[in-house]
Amino acid sequence: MNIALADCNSFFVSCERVFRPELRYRPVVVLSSNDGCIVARSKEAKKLGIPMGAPYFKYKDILQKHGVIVASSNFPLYADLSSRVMEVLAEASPLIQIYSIDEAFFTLDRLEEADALRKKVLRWTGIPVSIGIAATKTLAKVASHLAKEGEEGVCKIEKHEEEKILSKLPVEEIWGVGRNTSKHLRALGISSALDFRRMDETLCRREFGVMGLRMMLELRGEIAFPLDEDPEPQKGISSSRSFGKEVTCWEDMSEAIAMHVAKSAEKLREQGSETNFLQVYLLTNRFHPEKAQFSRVGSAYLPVPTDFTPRLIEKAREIAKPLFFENVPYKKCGVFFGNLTQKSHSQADLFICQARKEKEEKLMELLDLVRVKDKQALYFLSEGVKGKQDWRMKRNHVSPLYTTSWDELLHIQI
DNA sequence: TCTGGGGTCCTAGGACCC
DNA sequence: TCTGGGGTCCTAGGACCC
Repeated sequence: MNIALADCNSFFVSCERVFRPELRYRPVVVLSSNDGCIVARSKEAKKLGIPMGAPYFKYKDILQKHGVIVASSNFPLYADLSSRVMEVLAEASPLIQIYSIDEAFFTLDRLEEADALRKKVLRWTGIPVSIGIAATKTLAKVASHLAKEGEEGVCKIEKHEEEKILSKLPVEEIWGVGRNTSKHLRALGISSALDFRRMDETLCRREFGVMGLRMMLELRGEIAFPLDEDPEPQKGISSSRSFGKEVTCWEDMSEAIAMHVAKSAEKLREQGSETNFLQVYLLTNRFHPEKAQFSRVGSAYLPVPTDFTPRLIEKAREIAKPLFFENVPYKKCGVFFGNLTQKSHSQADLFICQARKEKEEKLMELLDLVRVKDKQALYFLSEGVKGKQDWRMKRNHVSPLYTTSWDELLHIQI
């Protein structure tokens, strides 16, 4: 059985295009939070030479000159469309691993099936995907890249074609080879994926560790990264964000921290985990090294693991308070929950009243339930009043929440 | 003026144990 | 001359991914 990789084409851009068809065939970019960096580019925008991850302000003029359409990122919309795409893919294969917001590995053999699936995803969700099929995940990645380059949108690498295709692939483009590894490989005279595939095993292990060895085996068509159908729950959960404008007073900082805690705690409950380790950090703008830099981290353990937001907010503020200095221009803050444990195996605590615990649980259940329908409807006052938090991120080109908010449904005029 | 955010896995070295 | 040996656990940092 072969492994297939379905990869959405310019995913965030494609999501914007679903509801704004006038953006098709035009250069479009999507920005990261705070309109900071360019994180997605349409084919047309790539052709203009706009690099991935570039700071927006440096390219503003070029984008304007070429009439590139700019969109702020709208994550709730992308997450919703992603789950719709994954649903369609899951129907096609009994074994599927959702790898990221826009990619999934699954088992599939025939090119015709891949083509039918690609068309189905496009018809049902409006999102174009490319599908690559090969013997391993690493080779399927290569195949999906070829699929994107070609017109068909699908590609299968047969056993006998592997060497020929890999000979044309620079090592930089192998999945798992980054800046450092590629430099290291080239220093050893290994410049193509085929060279890597033919590398001596002992040398490979010595120079690049077990990860290097696995990559090499995968290039040879031997599975070293198996399909992992239901991955373990996350080991840590974090939430952080740059501020829309600098924060200098404790009230604003405290609101932002509470917001990050509430967000992370929601994720925590979603995967059925609890935490007993909290970390909070505050930083100034690292891009202005000439100005005074502040960067402080604080952490604390809780006596008993919990997923109860109010307790976590209280603790996080306790950690943050001594780290904070008035009138320092903070740019960013964040929280991290570690030591996650599954709630189902949690230890009973002698010192917590069971009745109270049940009440707390009911409260969080209700909160989460309401927020599934409307994120604005219920939140903690310590996060600040919505609409009055001027530390909130900047999003000057944001599209409506077409699929996740009743107030922002698409209007059609007849 | 303006520079993202959230993850994973591996490794080396230190602390500690017997 | 010659300064145990083997194991575990934890942590920080590196590298990479999307």
